[in-house]
Amino acid sequence: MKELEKTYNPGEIEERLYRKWEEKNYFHAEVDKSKKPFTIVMPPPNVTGQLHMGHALDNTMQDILIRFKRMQGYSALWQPGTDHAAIATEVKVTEKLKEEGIDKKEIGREEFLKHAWKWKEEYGGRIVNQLKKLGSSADWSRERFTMDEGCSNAVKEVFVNLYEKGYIYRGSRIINWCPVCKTSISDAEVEHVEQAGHFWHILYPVVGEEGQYVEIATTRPETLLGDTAVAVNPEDERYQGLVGKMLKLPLTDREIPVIADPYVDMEFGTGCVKITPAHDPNDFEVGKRHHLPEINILNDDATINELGGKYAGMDRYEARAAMVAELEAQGLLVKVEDHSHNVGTHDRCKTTVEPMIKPQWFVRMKEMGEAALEIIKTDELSFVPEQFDKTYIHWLENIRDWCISRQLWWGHRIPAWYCDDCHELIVSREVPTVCPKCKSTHLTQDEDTLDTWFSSALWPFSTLGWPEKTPEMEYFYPTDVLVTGYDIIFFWVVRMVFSALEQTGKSPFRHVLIHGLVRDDQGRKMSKSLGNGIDPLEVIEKYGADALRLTLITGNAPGNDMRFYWERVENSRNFANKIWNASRFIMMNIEKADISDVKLSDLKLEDRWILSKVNDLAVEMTDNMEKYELGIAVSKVYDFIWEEFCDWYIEMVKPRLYSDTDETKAAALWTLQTALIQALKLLHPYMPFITEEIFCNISEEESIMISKWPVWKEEWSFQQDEAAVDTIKAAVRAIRNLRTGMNVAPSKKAKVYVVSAKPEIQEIFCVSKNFFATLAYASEVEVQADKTGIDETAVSTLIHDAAIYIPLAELVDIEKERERLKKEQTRLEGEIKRASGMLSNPKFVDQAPAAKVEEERAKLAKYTEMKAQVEDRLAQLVR
RNA sequence: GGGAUCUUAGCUCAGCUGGGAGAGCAUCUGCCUUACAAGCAGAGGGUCAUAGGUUCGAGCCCUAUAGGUCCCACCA
Repeated sequence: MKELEKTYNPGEIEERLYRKWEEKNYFHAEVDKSKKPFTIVMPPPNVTGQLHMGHALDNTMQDILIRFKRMQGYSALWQPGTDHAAIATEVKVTEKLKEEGIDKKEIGREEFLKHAWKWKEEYGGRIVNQLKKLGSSADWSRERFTMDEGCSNAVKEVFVNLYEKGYIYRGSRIINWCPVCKTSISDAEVEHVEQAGHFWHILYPVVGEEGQYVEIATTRPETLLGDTAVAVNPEDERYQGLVGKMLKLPLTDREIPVIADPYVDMEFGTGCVKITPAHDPNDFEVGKRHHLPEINILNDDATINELGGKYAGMDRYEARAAMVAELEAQGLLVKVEDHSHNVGTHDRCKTTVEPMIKPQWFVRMKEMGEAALEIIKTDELSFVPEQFDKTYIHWLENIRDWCISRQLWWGHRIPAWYCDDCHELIVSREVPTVCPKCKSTHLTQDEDTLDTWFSSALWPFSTLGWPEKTPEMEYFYPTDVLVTGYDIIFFWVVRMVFSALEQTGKSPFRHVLIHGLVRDDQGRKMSKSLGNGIDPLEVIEKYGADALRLTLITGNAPGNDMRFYWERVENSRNFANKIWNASRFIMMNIEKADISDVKLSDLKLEDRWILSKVNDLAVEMTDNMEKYELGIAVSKVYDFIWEEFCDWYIEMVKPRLYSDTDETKAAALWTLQTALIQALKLLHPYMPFITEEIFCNISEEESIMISKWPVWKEEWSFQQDEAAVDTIKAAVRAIRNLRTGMNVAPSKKAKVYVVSAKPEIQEIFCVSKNFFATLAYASEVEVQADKTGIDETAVSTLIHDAAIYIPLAELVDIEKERERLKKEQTRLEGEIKRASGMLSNPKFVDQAPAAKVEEERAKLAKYTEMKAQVEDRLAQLVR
């Protein structure tokens, strides 16, 4: 066994071990009927993206679960891949071309796509390599891309299925238009941002009634050019006579009617609303009800089009200013009020979106939405934590049809063709050659591509080979858990659920484990513009992937945001170093004895104790991890390793290792090694690298990641010994406290007397004498039934069932000793009062669980006994 | 306007089905004890936002209030 370096240096080790795992093919999951499947599908990062803290958290959680299940013996598939990220990538490629002096429009669709694919080839591997640095044990041999052949086939299949079922339709409806990206976007991509604006009150003259006006108020006066009516509430008595009359639309030569519609809120503003069906979703609905003309006044870049008269060609805001000035000149502007309102912006580029009427493709959501609502009521699908059920339900209950067409080139082109001759629409999986209606061969494919989320909605099954009936689909689907952030429940989770239900008849995953955002140390969102983002790769570089992983998992509850502190990474690094050194210690000593035939019967009290502890730990952690309580689970193994194993067990065992004659040395070494290996296995999903490195140094096995997850063993359970060591620990703590309180230098050793009338307690101390030297600065330990031979000036302290005396004659201060005892007496009296208070309450005794009552009785007895001893000692001091 | 969530030690946060308040960092006091000073041993520090209620018993359940955060929403 080789000697380890003094501190843990992750860099070289991580690289070497990851290479080993890949070479050994450990990440690969096969269809294996002899095992149970466990599947996680990785949320595909943008193919040209870069790893950020959100990815690091998300993938760490998945890796923990997949490593855990793999060790438990499942055929654990972590299905990875990347997303083409339509808009994001198209924008990046367009910008890059622009830098090279190339205009997207000039080179055309085909040429542009060549550049885009080249870009994808160039940067596509980057994020995958970054995920590998994190230690991700995904099955890279199965890596997929949303635009690869299989996924593209799935997209076509679903599109055609939905079209044939009538769930996909093409229609001219009002959609959100981004004038910068020049594409339609879905409702989910519109972010409402509060902005300071104005309310312009404008007069519309009544036709034929000189001096009569209707006053309307608007936040977007430029849309006046597209007005085709003014609406009032039918109940509104103020305007009863007005309905049906015509108004002169200012700045134009058009006349528009006054109509009555219940949409109008009488209480708000003037009670009169200008109706612009082509540029407002509500007005669009009103327009439909009243068969109003729809006048689109905007070009795709949000300049005013030819219908805008003299404002044609102006930008929307330019036109607004010009029109307001003109209205004021004409005396039609009544007033301008400040008004703060929510403005719809495109979540990617933050541009204010313009509602516009355009022919687009839509997915009808009613039926599929209802199915998705039904499934959440069953246990086929549930969120962790549960509260996100409500988010999901609320969104689905208010869902509107999904606009899926995008005026982009990078993406899945819509499988629809139009006959150039008879305009017949053909939707088909294959490229059609002839129009079924007029037999023309002049067919043109629809120019649009699909929303990027249309293909990611199919990810859980398209990656497994669907629509083919693959063995993978049969075996690994539906998947077990989806791990993702709450920020994409609407975009992605919901859409995967209804797509999967419709296409496969099953929920795509059993659980959705939701995590929050990783924020900076001030609680702000990490963002490029703020420059406050912390690069996970930098953290890995400085402290190692294990330290980053532990930091991200520790101390945060599912669904909650967390703050990132370097100090916390340091703490994680320190923990890694702690394990490293504990292992180093064991390896330095392991040669001292032959441990090959140590039997359980050879073990001493403390050996049985730590073995029993690690046995319990396996049960608890497994339980926590099954419930996705990763933070709780890892804190348990953290505490076990640092406190129980390092601070107590190793220290207890040192005298045995250092002695030349101790015959129990082998037992101690065997236990050290065995308990460490168990703990390493339990820790492995969280800190894969360091656990593997140590494991390979102290175990004969090939790799910890394919070793067996610890399970509870009857023969390792020593509950009585656990209690016994608790007594020892209490005694040691009491002695340390006593000495610290008296400022005794650690270098000053002293004899320790343990006095207990109980033989079983005496026994515990008798077998534990040896480690009081290292733990409690004892020069010698004497265990006896009474105080015979103990100097009255010895200082004393009490634990349950025993009194401890230390002769420190020259240091004893009787007055201080008495004070200390009095304090202890008061404390015990308080405890007794509390316990007896509870027990004297008949309702408690009657109604509380019997075990709880028994517990309190035992406490009462214990404290009463301790109090008697304290008083005894006090009386002794008075003499 | 609707909904969710949070308020626990100086800071950042845990706290599972209600049964004697925890961690990390920070602070203070001792220790360079031959695995580890990236360490060891100890200490201080909390009326668990406020007010009611349910219960033998509430940080945890219910109601209200205050403050913070987030999401959704077509008041022009």
